[in-house]
Amino acid sequence: MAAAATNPPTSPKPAMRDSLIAAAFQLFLERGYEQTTVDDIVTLAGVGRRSFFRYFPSKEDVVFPDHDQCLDDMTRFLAASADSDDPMVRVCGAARLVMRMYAENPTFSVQRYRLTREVAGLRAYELSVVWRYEKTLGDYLRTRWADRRDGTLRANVAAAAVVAAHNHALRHWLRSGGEGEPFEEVDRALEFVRATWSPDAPGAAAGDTAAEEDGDVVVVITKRSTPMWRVVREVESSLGEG
Amino acid sequence: MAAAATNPPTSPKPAMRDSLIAAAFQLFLERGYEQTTVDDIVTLAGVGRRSFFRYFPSKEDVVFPDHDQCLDDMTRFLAASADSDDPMVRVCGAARLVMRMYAENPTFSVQRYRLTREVAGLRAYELSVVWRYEKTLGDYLRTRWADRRDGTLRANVAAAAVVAAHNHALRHWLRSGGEGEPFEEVDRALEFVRATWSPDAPGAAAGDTAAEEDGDVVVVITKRSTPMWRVVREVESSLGEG
DNA sequence: CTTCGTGCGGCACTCGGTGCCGGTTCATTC
DNA sequence: GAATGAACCGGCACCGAGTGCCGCACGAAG
Repeated sequence: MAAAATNPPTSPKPAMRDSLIAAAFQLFLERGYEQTTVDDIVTLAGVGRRSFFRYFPSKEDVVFPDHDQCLDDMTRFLAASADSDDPMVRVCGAARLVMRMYAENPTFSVQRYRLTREVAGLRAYELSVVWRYEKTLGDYLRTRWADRRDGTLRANVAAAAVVAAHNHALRHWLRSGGEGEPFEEVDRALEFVRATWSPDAPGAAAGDTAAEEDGDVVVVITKRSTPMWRVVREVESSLGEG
Repeated sequence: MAAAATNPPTSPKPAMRDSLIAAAFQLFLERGYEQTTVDDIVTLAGVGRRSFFRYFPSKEDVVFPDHDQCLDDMTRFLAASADSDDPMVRVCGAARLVMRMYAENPTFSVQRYRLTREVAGLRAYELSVVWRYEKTLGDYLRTRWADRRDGTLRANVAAAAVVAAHNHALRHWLRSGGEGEPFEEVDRALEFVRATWSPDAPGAAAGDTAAEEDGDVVVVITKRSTPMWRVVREVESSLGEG
């Protein structure tokens, strides 16, 4: 019910890991996080206590099982960046990866959201998770703006702004119970910060976007007012990139 | 050596609390944070183990003894805001309170900075501290921009930007070992984000600022290019506002 | 002198987390 | 087919953070 998004090549046998996650969330939703001990989880999962800490370095980690993978995806996505594209557009696309991960399992994401809202310890742990994303985005912007005046300051502030905008939209979607279009709000929010931090202001087009491949040429048909970076992403995905 | 800034009215007898902080930092600097147990601290301080947790809810809290007070100061500072002043200017002034707290004890701040850089657990705890500041700033901006389009989004993003800019300058100062003028960098960074987020762009004056009181009239003499909010702060302090 | 509130110390206990060891399984190798 | 070795797993024993509870000492008020 609450399995993480793990692809076969990375982990061939995550059976025990998944069963631990399932058992943990079942108990967390029943009695609450703090009222559930690790012994309760391993007993329900039918495994040894020692095995829990083999798969999760701490009790909090079982609540955020998919963020490590997502952070890797983001790192690779940024590493695959070209010098030609707008750094802010790239960073917004990276933030979109996180939203996509949440949107893949709406019920799981909403359950976790309600847990983290109630338990202070989980909220604190979530901050460290978010911080890793922000650091990754900031490192990327820092290298891209290395020659720029106040490059590191701009990078840190812009990364924080992107993360804040993403989380704003994410929480909006989570509060709605995972109904509604996940990317609608996050696109608006990301475009908002992109427009204020991107040096050039492209008056782009959009709304719904459609792309047709033809060799190396990509034809994009879209409505005016679509976020520019969303158009860029459409072109990139059409060219077969991540 | 490492006492927190506690004023007499709030805590008349923080003798044991201060001795615990001193003992803790002495041991932290000698053997490191994780190599020091709470028993070691209370033994050195000559008090009972139970008393430690009376003054500090967790072992991490002894590293950040002054942030509770600073958060209160910030909350009051924002609550004393008038509808007439620019919200972003006010928020930058609030962030400056944090920098001021760090600058009051440079050696202590630098020691703590080196500790938090090495110990992952302290870094995670620091995030929750920073998050409280960001939430406080965000709440203030949210109410000030309640009628504005995308007010909450703007508030969240702007608060994150202010915090990021402040932390950027703060770390810069801490890395320098607490030498140099503390407010020089933070003023530049805060003015940077204020200029991008404040609706109106005041071409203010400054550099060094001097104010003379004369009844209710405040005469400010300053150089061009001084951050506007710094001028505002000067006027406020001249009018006798915390 | 008594009494009551407060602050402190000293248990005893729970629970998260780690190191270590022994057993099982499975694939490799002769 | 049997021996070998690497992984994986379970079961301790142990450490340290954090909590609840009780008893004691001290000082102020009656």
